[in-house]
Amino acid sequence: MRGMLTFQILWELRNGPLNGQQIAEQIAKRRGTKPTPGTIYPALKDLEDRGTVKSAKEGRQRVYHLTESGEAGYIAAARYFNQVFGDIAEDAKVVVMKTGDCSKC
Amino acid sequence: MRGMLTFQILWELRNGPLNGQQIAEQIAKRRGTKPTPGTIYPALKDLEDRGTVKSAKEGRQRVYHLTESGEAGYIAAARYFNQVFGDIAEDAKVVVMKTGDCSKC
DNA sequence: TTAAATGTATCGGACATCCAATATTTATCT
DNA sequence: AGATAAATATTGGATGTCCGATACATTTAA
Repeated sequence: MRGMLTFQILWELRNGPLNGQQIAEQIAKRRGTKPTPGTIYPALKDLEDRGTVKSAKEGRQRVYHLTESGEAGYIAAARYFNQVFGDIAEDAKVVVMKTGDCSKC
Repeated sequence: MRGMLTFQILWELRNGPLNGQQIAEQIAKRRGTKPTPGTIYPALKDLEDRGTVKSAKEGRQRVYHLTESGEAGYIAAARYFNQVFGDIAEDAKVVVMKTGDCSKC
């Protein structure tokens, strides 16, 4: 895995193409803050250079989608994420449960 | 959250004090590779500068433990982690389930 | 057809992560 | 005591993340 932002972008793209703004907005929903253009576009460019995503211009937008190698990359990244953070994620869920914000209790 | 390594260190310390080597070994179990001294000690120093952990020398070892503010910091970080990566972690688990390594199926 | 809005793109700089290499301190073994 | 090993610590450098500022392109509105 290159980094967490990159992984999040792959995750957002796994269910279909999105343009840069849409990706930034999806990530904003989770992080609370929206990645700025200086963050999101270099990351997308890097992913495209690596062949993980491809893009096509549509009017003033540029729409990104996972390539086949990008799909495989997401699978590998997800497996690694689970290995490193699986238990931590479980514990984090418990912490949230015990400290409020119990929308799922 | 400062960063993922930092968060992992807090997580390793939540169940009691550890020295630098022990922390590095615990992290190695998850990542597959052991953080080198040049990675782990600066991170610990930074955490101590921020008051998140405290340490005491015991012979040739230095044992680190979470401070009260460190405990609170872990709670906050865990909540944030869950907010940002909760769904991704769920999905990563499913991916692992579907692609082998089914020790828990 | 200008003007404004939307989306994309790049640049510079700050900080975090991370390793390789090297040095220092302290304990242990002979 | 002297050698060895274990743990800690620092330095230098590479890369990744991220923002603020600025600029460019395209579409829409006036």
